[in-house]
Amino acid sequence: MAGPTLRDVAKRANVSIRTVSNVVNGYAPVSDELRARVQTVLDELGYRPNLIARNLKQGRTGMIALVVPELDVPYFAELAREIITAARARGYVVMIDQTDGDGDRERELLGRDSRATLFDGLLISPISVTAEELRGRANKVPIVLLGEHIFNGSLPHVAIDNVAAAREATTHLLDLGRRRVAAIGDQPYATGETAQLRTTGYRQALARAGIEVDETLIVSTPHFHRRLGAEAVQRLIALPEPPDAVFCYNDLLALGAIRALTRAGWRVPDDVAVVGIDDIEEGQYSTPSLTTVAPDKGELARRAVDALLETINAAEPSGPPPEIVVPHRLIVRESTAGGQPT
Amino acid sequence: MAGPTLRDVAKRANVSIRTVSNVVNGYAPVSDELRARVQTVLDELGYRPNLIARNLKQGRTGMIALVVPELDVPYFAELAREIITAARARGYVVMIDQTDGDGDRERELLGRDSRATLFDGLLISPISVTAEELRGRANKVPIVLLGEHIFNGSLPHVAIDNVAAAREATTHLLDLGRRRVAAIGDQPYATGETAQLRTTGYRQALARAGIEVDETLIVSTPHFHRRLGAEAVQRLIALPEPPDAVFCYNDLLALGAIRALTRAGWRVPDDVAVVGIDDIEEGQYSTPSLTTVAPDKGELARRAVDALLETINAAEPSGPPPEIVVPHRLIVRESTAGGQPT
DNA sequence: TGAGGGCTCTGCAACGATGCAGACATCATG
DNA sequence: CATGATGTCTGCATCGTTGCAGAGCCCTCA
Repeated sequence: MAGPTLRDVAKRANVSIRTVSNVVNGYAPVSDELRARVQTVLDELGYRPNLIARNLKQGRTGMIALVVPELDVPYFAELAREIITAARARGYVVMIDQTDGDGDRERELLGRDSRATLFDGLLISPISVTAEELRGRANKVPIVLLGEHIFNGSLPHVAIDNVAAAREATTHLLDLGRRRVAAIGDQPYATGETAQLRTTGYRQALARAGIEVDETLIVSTPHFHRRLGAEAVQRLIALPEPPDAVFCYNDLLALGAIRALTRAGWRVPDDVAVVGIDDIEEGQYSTPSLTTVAPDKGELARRAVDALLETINAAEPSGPPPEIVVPHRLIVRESTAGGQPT
Repeated sequence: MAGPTLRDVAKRANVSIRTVSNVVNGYAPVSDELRARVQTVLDELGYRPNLIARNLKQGRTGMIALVVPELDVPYFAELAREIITAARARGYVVMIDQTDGDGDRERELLGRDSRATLFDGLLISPISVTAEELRGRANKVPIVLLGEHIFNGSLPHVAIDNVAAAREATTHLLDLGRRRVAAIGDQPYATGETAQLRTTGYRQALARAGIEVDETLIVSTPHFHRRLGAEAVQRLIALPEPPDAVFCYNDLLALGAIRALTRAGWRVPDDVAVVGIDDIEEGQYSTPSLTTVAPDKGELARRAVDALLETINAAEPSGPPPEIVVPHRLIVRESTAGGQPT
């Protein structure tokens, strides 16, 4: 079962364990002759270092954990991909867990019996746990928050400028001449901070255009899945004065909205223009393809991993935790332009 | 930085390290009084067991690795989700890595310097590494193969019956009265075994219907992404006798195909019916929604994890490695039925 | 009374690796 | 030739935990 250890190799090569270790790691000087002899035995036995033992001795594991609500949500899948890539480039591997948006699950991950001690740090995209809980529970494990919640600055945080992103998306719709722009995805309660920021951006855009907000056009959704986008649109088009454009707080809502509009016989973008946020790949291939605000996911991942590794390597916390803002840009596709394929 | 250890707690509570350990684990009998006293100190210091040390002592980590080509491919994201869930139910956490279909990357994961020793086992969905390589390299790490490649039985393997799945999908198209059924996704080379099985099923269906195979209707693609599905369709509809149905070897190809058909002004399913394999969520919301063959992903994940844990826990290999076949079923949606939304 | 048996609790060794200090041999230098 | 500097190699202690064997102690029962 278990592979050969340094001791096995040392015995067979008639050298000390320490010398074998030196050969394996290339640390201390070893004569070429001896090195060759030890290497031969290493190969013969097929030695592989036991990383658990190494980790115990060195106090770090080279593993970080990524905690997302649902891995099969395209945005998180794409983000996870980038994070794994960024982590690997820095010599780390990534353990992934899902919370299903369950606050208890999130807390459990930080609790006494969790495996948090297996990881050098934690990247978490929290849904319902609050910053205070995070800080209180896990003051030992380095944490970086991902793309959700703007907290009170108690923990490092990486995200796009949600207010600006929402404002730009809404402004784009207004620039098309649309005047009844709906918003789908508000979450007017404690843990819906990202959604609220997007609502703020939406209101800003309307205000700048001198348009009064029609509160009936703002639809709340408890989460951001396709079905809720479809349901929200069905309600909106049943209004006496239906919208001529819809700003959805993420691409899944938008794709659900497009689906419902199409089925109801409304043309997108002719009758209703639709824009989302996230730039998931699916939106490039939907019919019509989806205009969206694209966060720079690669940059987001790199900045997040870098921030986490800094926290890990910093002996003492220095200064306030960074609030990192990642660039985004509007990508116009058929759902608002009716133009060329992309 | 580092949290308190058993030793710290023991010193403070004036008991032996072993007793603290017993309290933490509830192993040996400890008097209620002493237990309470130790527990108090545990809470005071906020003790958390160092899982690395525990793992070293116990020789297992409670972690398994999942290796997929691309995590942002919806099928793999959905599968990963199920695997994480299944693993958690059994007390395991999951590290995920991506190979980007790069055989060298796959081999690297199994090579000397990999972190394979950190994991109790490996679930791998191989693209270009062969079974022989897997077996030779990693005879120490328990491995279960996922959903790709039917090897010569050298390693445990979990997948659907690809021949049957393809046959049923094709037969469904024939039952609609279609006679020129194209196939997109063949991979007539060494590592395209899954694709070849699907081609076999396609041919079987045509043969049973007494239809001769038109080889120009079988389009090969090096991988299974949307873009290639779109490109393949563009070639097919340019044929003198274009197809009236397309069987795509996965849903992404199918969605790309639908997109290209729609843009070219062809109606789906009226002009061309389309069917895929995988049942990714996106296919439920596409326009039109996608008929597909759905593998039971939950079952696939559970069987895979169970098989892996069995391999891990079995002292000696017993009998030939299992070939586990997971059920699948055809789900008819608009892309072949033109019927009700789903 | 004293042997035997439970119940608690403890100390030692070990998992497999690395950090550190030093042993030993060799070599250059004055 | 003595000295110190270098270059190789080794042994011990240690990371934090658990397995194992056994030490006390109290109680029971002949």
